[in-house]
Formats: sequence, C-alpha cells, structure tokens
Amino acid sequence: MNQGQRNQPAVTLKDLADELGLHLSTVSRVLHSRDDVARRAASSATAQKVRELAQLRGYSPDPQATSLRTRRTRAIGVIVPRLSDIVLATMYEGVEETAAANNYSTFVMNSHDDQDEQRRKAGIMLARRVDGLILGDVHADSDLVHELSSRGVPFVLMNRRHPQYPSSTCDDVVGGELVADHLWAQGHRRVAVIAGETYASTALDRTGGFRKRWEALGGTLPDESVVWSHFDTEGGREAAEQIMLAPGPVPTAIFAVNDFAAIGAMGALRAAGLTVGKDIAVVGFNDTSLAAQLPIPLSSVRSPMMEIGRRAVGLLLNVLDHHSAESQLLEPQLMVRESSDFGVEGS
Amino acid sequence: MNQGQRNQPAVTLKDLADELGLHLSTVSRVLHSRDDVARRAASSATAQKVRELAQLRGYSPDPQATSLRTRRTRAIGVIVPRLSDIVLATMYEGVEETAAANNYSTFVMNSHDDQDEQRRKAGIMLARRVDGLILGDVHADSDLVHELSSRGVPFVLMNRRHPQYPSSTCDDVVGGELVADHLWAQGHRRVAVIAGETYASTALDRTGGFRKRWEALGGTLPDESVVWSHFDTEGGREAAEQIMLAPGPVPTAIFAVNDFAAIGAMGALRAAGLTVGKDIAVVGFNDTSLAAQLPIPLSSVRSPMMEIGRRAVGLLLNVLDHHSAESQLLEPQLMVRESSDFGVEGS
DNA sequence: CTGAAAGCGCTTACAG
DNA sequence: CTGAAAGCGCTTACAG
Repeated sequence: MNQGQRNQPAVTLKDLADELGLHLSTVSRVLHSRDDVARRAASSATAQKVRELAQLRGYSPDPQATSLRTRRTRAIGVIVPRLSDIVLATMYEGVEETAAANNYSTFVMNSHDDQDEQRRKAGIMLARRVDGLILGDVHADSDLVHELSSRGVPFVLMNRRHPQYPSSTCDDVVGGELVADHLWAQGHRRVAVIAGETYASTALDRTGGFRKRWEALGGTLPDESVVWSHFDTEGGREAAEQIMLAPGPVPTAIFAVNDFAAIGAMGALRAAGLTVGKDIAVVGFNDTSLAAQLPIPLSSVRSPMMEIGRRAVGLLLNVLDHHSAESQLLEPQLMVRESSDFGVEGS
Repeated sequence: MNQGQRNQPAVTLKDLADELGLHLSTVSRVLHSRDDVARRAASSATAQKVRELAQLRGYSPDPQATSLRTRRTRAIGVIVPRLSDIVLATMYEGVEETAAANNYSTFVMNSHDDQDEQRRKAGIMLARRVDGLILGDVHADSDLVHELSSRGVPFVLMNRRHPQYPSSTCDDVVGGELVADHLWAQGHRRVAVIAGETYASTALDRTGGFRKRWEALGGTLPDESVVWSHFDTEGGREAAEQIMLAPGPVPTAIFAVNDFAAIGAMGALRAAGLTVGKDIAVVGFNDTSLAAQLPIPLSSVRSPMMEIGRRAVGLLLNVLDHHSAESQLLEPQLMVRESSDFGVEGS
C-alpha cells in the first residue's frame, strides 16, 4: 500500500541511492541481500540510513525487474476443477495463506474438470512464467502430468493424488473405512455408495476403502449398489434416484463420497417419502461447514482441507528447492450426526 | 504449454532473430505489434517465416520483460471476503473467464472481511504491480477505497457497492422488493428479516428494499424483526433463534438476505418444531446451486453472479483505458419454491 | 522494409 | 566497505 502517490512512478533503487549519495548496488545489497552479504555491503550507520529512507519513501522492489534478473517469479499457478466447489476453495485458502507467508503469490484458474481446459490453463500459467504448479484436478488417466514431468516443470498435486507424483491429500481410503465401520456397527447390512467421478482418486479411494473394509467385516456390496456420479447436489440426487429404482429392497444406508452429493441424495430420499436419520442413514464426505447446520445434520468424514492446501505449498517449495517431496496423506475423522445416528436390525 | 523442454531456458526474440538472420526488433514488431506496424515491419514473406519459426520453437514472450518495458503487468488483483463463499467464488469464475479472454491474469486473495487484511492484501497486490484491483469486500465505512482513489490506483467494486465508486452488483434493492411483493401476496403480515452484516451494501440494500416495499404495501416491520447477522449458516441459525425467542407471536415468514443464512435458519426452525413451507415461509438470496436441491427446496432471489464478475472486469478495463465506467446494477429474479409456496390468512 | 540503440529496474560477479 | 558494469528480454523512437 505504499507504492507512491497518484500513480506517480514508483521509487527505485536509483532514487534512493541518488538521494543518499550511494551507488544503487549498495542500496540493493543492504535492502535485499542475505544478512551476511548485507552486513559487508555497508557500515551499519549507512545501512540504517538506507533502510530508513526506503521506509520513508515507501520503496518496494519492482518484482518484474527482479524476476527478469533472477529468472524466478515467486508466483505459483493453482488449477482447480472449480473454485465454487467449497472443498477446493477451502484448500485454496490454505494455499494462499502459506504462499503469502513465504512471499509467493498465486494465480488460480478453474479447469471445470475438463482435460483440454487443464492443458490450456497450465499453458497460460507457464506463459506467465510461474515457478511451479499446484494441480487440484488431476485425472487418473491424465497425460498432462507426464508431459509436465518430462519437461521438468515443477508441480505437485493437491486434493487428488496420482501414484507417480507428490501430492497432498486426505487419506481417502481410511475415510471410506471409517464409514464402513460406522454403518456396520449401527447394524446396516444393505448399503449403497454414491461414488463420485471415476477419474478422481478421491472417489476411487473413498469407495475402494469403504468396499474393502465392508467386505472384510463380512458385508457384501454388489456392483449395482455403487453408483458413479457427479460431485454436486444434482449428481447426488440423480444417483439416489437410481438407487431407489434398482430391483430388490432399498438400502438402509447410503454413503455419498461428497457432502453436496449427500445433500442432493437427501432431497431425493425425502421426495421418495423416506426420513433421513430414521428410515435411512446418509453419510457424506469433507464435513463442509454446511453439514452440521442442515435441517437434518449430516454425518460426514472431516478432511483437513485447509491443511491439505498448506501442505501442498510446502511440498511445492521443497520441489523448487530440489529437496525430496514426500506425498502427504492427512488423517480424516468421522463426525456422526443425526443423519446416521441410529441403529437398525441386521437383515 | 510450450515454453521449452526440460527447463531449458525459454526461447527469446534474439534466438528467433539469429536463426533467421534478422534483427530482434523486426521479429518483435512482426509478432507483437499492431497490424499496421507489423505490416510495415517486414515483407509478408519474412513475416510468414518469423511466425512459423516462432510457432515451431514454441516462442512465448517473457511477460516480466514486457512488463518492465511497458510498465503494465496485465495482471488484476481481486480481493474477496472468502472464496469458500460460493457467491464470491462464482463471481470470480466470471472474473477469471473475462480476464483471460482479454489476456489478463488474476491474483485473488481472501480478506476475511477484515479491514486490516483488506489493506494488507491490497498492499501485496500493488507491490506485485497489478494494473488494477477488483474489490469484492468493500465495507460501507471503508477508508481504503478513498486512499486508493486519492493515490490514483485504478479499481472497481464487485458484489458490494459504494456510492462514490464504480461497481458491478446485483440490484439488491429490487431483490428485496421482489421478496416483499411475494410474501405480501401470499398473505403474510408478520415477517422477520435476517439482514446480514451492517457493513455490506448487499445486506443494507436487500433489507432496505424489502422494508420500503413492505411498508408501501401497508405492512409494518418493527426494528426488532430485523436481525443483523453473519452471512453463513451459523449466523442464520443464531438469528432465527433470536427471532423465535422475541416477545410476541412468531412470524409466518422469514427473509434471509443470503442462502446460507437461510439454510441455517431452516435448521433452527425445524429444531423449534416448525415445518418450513407449511408453518413458516423462508426466502433466501442468490439462488446458489444448493437452493433448488435442498430437501425442502428454498425460494431464493437469483442474482447473476457470473455476470457480475464479468462486468466487473469490463468496468476495470474501461477504467484502465481512461474511459468512463458506469456502475452496473444487474436485475435479480425471484425463484419461488416449496419453502415459501403456500398462502396464509392475513392476521 | 530493416537495423542499431537506449532503457525499463533490478542482481551479482568483479574490482578495489 | 563501496562502486562500476554487464545483462535479464523486451519495446520503440530514431535513422536509413
């Protein structure tokens, strides 16, 4: 907030140097170099005067000039399916916070989960010369990540993981297991899963973790009880309708791998005359701020969304420093609420 | 997506010029100048060869170098209360789309609706030398906007308006009026308003428009029936609880100036034993994707969120071009759904 | 039609 | 402790 008045040209190193009768290289070293260099750049009295004048004149270094010299922009590109998905928006809050704390700025773009858009947006980011990318929308069959990798572009994954690249995600397998344990303990034996998009590791891992644990407990989960879907309310409603229409008895519990899909499902179930939390259990995922506040509070697996964003930046900074970057699998936690807090007799 | 292989230095104008035996200024003019300049910069045969080689080598101009010369970054800073608010996230989608279409990139930061944070984030953006700012979080008593204005920083407002500066918003007064008309026509006479934050023009205008029309219709709205609140589910719940506890008969309808507040209110009403859409009407605002999909579909005033974002960019581009920028007031539309689609007898 | 040169604001080896 | 200079990759007046 102090880059000069009334759109007058910003003050430069040269301005400060001229005013103090120093060379601009000295001023640069005092203001921008590492401590040891800065200390041998000027007497402490001079250094003090430089810093005071910089403060007084509201000097702020021109990042374009710095980047041109250093070939680093201190900018990070973030690509997400859509920021209007509260899950990604919350992760982005963690990204922004940690990036800013490390003097990085972030560009963020929506890919709408379309692979051509991902490629296009990545291209825009790279044309901007970002130092690295955080991808929140990787598809299981993505070609883009391999291309980026072979071109040496620094990037990490967030939200969704990929076996070959470093990522910061929730431990979605464990999340699915938690739901299986819970529903089994409540006595459910006929369940269905609203499974999300087949290209997203979140969907695959949550569904896979659920299935594996469910079967280990002695349960069965026929393929027709797993309905792949979009991640939004609309997708959840459609999936629930499909579940209700399937032959055989209606399930006593539904696990939706996303809170918004769960909310859509609740609408469809109510329309079918069922009372969620009494006739049928519903469990969502992510524990978005809405879940606890719904008319019928929704059980949900809490994932540490902010922290996922923070760790993603940490990972990328490691990659940029040529350090090793180990994928982060953050622990989820099941929040049981009215929508699933009742027992049924095993069938 | 074509800035050189394996982190090798990107190809420059000089690289292209050397390979073609031309001077880099010629190459620059062919590739980057306006048509008339470009045409007189080289024979069409030469120009053709330049363009082909640029394509082949994957040339993309270095934006830092360009900015250093032109003193324009083609970057826009966007500040919002929080991106995890779907309303702002959706507006940002419009911003991103229109900015990208005009070859601008966008930085976006969360201010958490805190005035110190707003100032800090604006400072970071300006230190990055953005060409202009889009503020989605202006407070009615903001000092920041006046400072920015007196310093000649180009900016426009989005989402919330301010009498002195150009803005792109929903016509929130009209939105409030639509709700008053609807509830009055359904026979409601005792109503309450969950009014939002006192510092936000959205809250003030929606509540003000509602009140004015309501009183014009012959209704009364005592001050204690207007409860200022946070914009989220939690805030809506608290406000609804306060409304239920107030002396006198419970209202037959509640207007919440935000969908999330409306959802929180629905939870509180249900807890109090009331059935929304039968015992009591609830109307929200913004018609977020959730509203229509809720177990009890929520009536809501649809605001053109994407378009608000698009227009904000348009306005800012006008300001940057020193054209006049006229505030945009976009038309809202009431979507009546189950939560308020019933009549009551006037009391 | 094409070139040569200055300069945007920095950083950093080199020199003293 | 301090300075002088080169150069990052562009744009654009000036010259021919």
